[in-house]
Amino acid sequence: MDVSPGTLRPGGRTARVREAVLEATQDALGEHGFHGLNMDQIADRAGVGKTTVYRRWGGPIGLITDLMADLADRSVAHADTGDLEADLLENATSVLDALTDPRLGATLQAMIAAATCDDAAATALHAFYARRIGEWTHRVDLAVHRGELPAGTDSADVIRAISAPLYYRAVVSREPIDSHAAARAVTVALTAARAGAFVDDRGRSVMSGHPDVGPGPVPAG
Amino acid sequence: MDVSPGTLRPGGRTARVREAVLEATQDALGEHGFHGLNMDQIADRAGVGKTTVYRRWGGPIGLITDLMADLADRSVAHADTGDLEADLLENATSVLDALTDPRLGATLQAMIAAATCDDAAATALHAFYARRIGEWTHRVDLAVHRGELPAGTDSADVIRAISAPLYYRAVVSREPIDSHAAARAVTVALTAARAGAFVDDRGRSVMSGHPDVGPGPVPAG
DNA sequence: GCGCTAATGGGATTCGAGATTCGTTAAGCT
DNA sequence: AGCTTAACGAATCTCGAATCCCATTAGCGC
Repeated sequence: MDVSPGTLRPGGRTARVREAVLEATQDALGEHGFHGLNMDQIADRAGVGKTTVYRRWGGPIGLITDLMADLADRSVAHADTGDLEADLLENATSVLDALTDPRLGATLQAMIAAATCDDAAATALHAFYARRIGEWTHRVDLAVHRGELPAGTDSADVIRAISAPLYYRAVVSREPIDSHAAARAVTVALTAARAGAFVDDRGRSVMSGHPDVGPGPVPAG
Repeated sequence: MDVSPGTLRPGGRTARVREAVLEATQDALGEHGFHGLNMDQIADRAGVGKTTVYRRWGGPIGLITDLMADLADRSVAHADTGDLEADLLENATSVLDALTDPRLGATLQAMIAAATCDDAAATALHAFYARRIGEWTHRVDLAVHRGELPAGTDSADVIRAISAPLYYRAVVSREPIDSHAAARAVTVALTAARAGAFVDDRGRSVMSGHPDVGPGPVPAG
């Protein structure tokens, strides 16, 4: 998976080859899924020698890992609208769109599957989502500054709370996801955030119905 | 994956072989992960002929699929304590324990990975989690009847909301999970549930700050 | 434009997962 | 206990993915 081969000649052809191969990989993932990935076929589709694909990426997992890095680099920062609910809904919708898009959805699923098999892939996946989450926390932080959410709100966890139920349905429980599920995720996260459930006042439970809850963390683990 | 081969002679040896192979599969998953699954090695470890494993399960995915069915069958119903918060915390802790256990965690990861490659595995995974979710909804329903949660609360979605952030961190964003993450999940879900965020009063948004939100579902999709 | 060499490309080769064959064992039934 | 045959197991075969070899192409510095 030596993506910048000798660190000496990464321009021109090398870059074109990488682009063509990663493009072909996404196409193949959309059509046959992770398990159906065929290196030979990807090489053909990309108009590239099979040897080159094996040499540079080593195998399907290397391809997906590099694809993750590529997608992470393509990240774009969104301008905030000043309306937290609209921002979160936009986030939920973008996650929903990504997961339901045949090509991108299959790519995300493959990335997740690859991460369960390979440490480098897991690291790349972590970096990918760290970046994605980071793109949205700013809007939540602004809402905190505007006073819409309690001070100390863990903005990254609010964003995770939007994605989590959608990913849970898409990759874990394998239930259908739609705009209703996305709206529910926003409602839950926003309601909890307003109530201070994402504030990390360590030692004091936020659970309103049980103010006497002890200072210790959760039992067991 | 013909688990009950001829439906004629599933007793004695056949059952022992299945048990030994599934046991060996879980061991192998804990040690080498999904990608490192080696049918030959599993057969050796189970003290069974390689041919038998191929004939009955067809391949790694078939093994994992059968393993899911087996684990689903081993499900146990928990008695409710009458304390919703304690129930949810118990749920979160059991999920946390499962995901952090080397052997069981690897098995769950493998199940998720297999589902991204194969339709039968995806169906089995869906059935597995449908059952797991169903084991816990009863406690939430009781809380609704006790009046602790609003009538109409979607109990299955409350349970999903507990698991989702933990699975999200474990398999998607690849962030560490601990008892604090579990406690946070419970707090968020419980807070949102009490505020009625899991009530499906279609056409009226629950979002407290925006009572004028229109009746339509979420835009786009 | 020219030379150097990183990088690619086609094809032969290796290697192992998965399928096949056929003899052996033991479950189920009387 | 004895019979029938479902199910298992050892050895073997096959085919395609992964690797290797060497010729060819084209970045990059001058």
